[in-house]
Amino acid sequence: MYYTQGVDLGCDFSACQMESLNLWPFVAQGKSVAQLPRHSVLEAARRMPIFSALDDQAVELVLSRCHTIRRPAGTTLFGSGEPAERFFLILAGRVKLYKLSPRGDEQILHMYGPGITFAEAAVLSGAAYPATAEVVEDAELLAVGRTEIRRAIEANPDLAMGMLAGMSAKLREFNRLIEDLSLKDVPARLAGLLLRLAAQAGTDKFDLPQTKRELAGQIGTIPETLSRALAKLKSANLIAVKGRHIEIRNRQALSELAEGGL
Amino acid sequence: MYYTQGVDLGCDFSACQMESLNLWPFVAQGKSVAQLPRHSVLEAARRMPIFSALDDQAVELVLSRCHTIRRPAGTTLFGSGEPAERFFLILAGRVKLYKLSPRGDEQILHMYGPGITFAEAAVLSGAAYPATAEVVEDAELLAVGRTEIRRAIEANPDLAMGMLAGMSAKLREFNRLIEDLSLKDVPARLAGLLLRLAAQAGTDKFDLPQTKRELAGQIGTIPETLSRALAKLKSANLIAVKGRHIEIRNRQALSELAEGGL
DNA sequence: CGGGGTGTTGATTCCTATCAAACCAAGTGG
DNA sequence: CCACTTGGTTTGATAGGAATCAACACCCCG
Repeated sequence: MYYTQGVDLGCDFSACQMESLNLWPFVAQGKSVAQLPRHSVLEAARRMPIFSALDDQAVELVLSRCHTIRRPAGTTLFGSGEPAERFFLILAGRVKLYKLSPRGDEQILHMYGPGITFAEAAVLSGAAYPATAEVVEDAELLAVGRTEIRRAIEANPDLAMGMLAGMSAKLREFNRLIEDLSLKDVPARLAGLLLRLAAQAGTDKFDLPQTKRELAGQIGTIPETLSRALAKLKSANLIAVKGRHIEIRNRQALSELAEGGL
Repeated sequence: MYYTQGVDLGCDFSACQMESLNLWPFVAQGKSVAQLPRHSVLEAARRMPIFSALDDQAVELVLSRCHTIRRPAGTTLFGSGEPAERFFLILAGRVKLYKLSPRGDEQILHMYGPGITFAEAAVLSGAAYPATAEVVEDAELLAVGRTEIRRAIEANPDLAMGMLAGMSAKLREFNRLIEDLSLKDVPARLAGLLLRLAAQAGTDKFDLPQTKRELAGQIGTIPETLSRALAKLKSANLIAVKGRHIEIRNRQALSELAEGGL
């Protein structure tokens, strides 16, 4: 299995996103986070929507009140029904979330790997953990406490604004993605992506920033299909492609395609 | 056109979600919001993720500092580059967001209708509006100011926690939806939905809460396909269907289907 | 020179949207 | 009480998009 189809969310709210491993090179290298330069943890945290819009200083401020922890397989991080005190970002290892059904059997809800944040909603809303979390592979986690977050925003309301901004931006992005996935075909999604890239680059001639596999992931498809979609746009003379260099030839038509879908 | 395919996001971050009109009965009735009981505006606001996790009292608290405004077609709500002071929830009418390209022509970015919130990210992050917003159909809007939000959370940090919780929950929900859409087929998504409904009901025997069209929307498909998927699950003996009453017969297999996708 | 990763192209299959028709239930109005 | 309508639901036939499988052309690097 090389890769399974699926959207690259570019953020840590996804379950089962094993492929995001490539986004965690230091984990792949087996290094412990503790040995890592501070900025790596910072970068990791930045991948959480809640921190994504904050500047380094602000993230540092919050992180300084948190700690990374290690737990061997078998450890229970928290139990269902306990007051939700802290949420976790998995840096390495795997964690299982489960509930006990009325009949007493274990109902596995999720299996999370590196890059995933879990239990934030429960923590932020001040509720109880709705499930039990157990480490199933020796794990290293960043734990963020409710009181730490609360104190931080109490001391500096702008921090809260920044957090809300980050989540808002992510929400918007997700929203666009959902729309695209549910009502546009691949060429239309590609057209949209190209327009965004062009806007970002500031020119109508630019280079693709990532490998085509990654680009394919961003629009919820696979490299083969992306390749065909590019060929299609090219043959319709909407764009010119040379290697990874793209030139938009007909912005108007490209926009219409991106908007109108099929 | 009766309905176009597309996911019912159940929230107001979606562009082009005309169908959400059915969720705004009072708009369809042509009533002005100003005449409406307070709780309707409240309910409308509650549809914004940022307010979704707050209790009535808290929403009231924030709303009391905001106002609903009416603007005739042609009005410019804000211009690109201006400091982002407030964001808007469209109660009625339509708003166009556009940018002026370097060459001076108008580049339409979005066309928003009732139920849509826009510009929150810019406002919350304290940036400038990235585009210009112009009313194209006489509109009624709920305006939420940056300073109002900020003051509210300054006065009560728990309010910020609640907002973060709401957005967090929405983000998680969206995330699941994206995964589902991109890597599971309709029967698998349906299986997941049924399991969630069962969990919510507390039993394995329950009634479908909405029409099948709405349910179809929730999993990003259309009634016909939903119907076929139900038939498929039924014939595989995973569930029993009678009218809108559902009984889960094989929870185990249903879970596997929901997890494994195809 | 032989891999391994990347990108392209072709054939095939499967899923699902679309179109079309029919059924059922609940009103509605004569 | 019976057409007649209307909306929800189902079923069938069809077509199109895209994933999958497979083969191949590059390119870089050891």
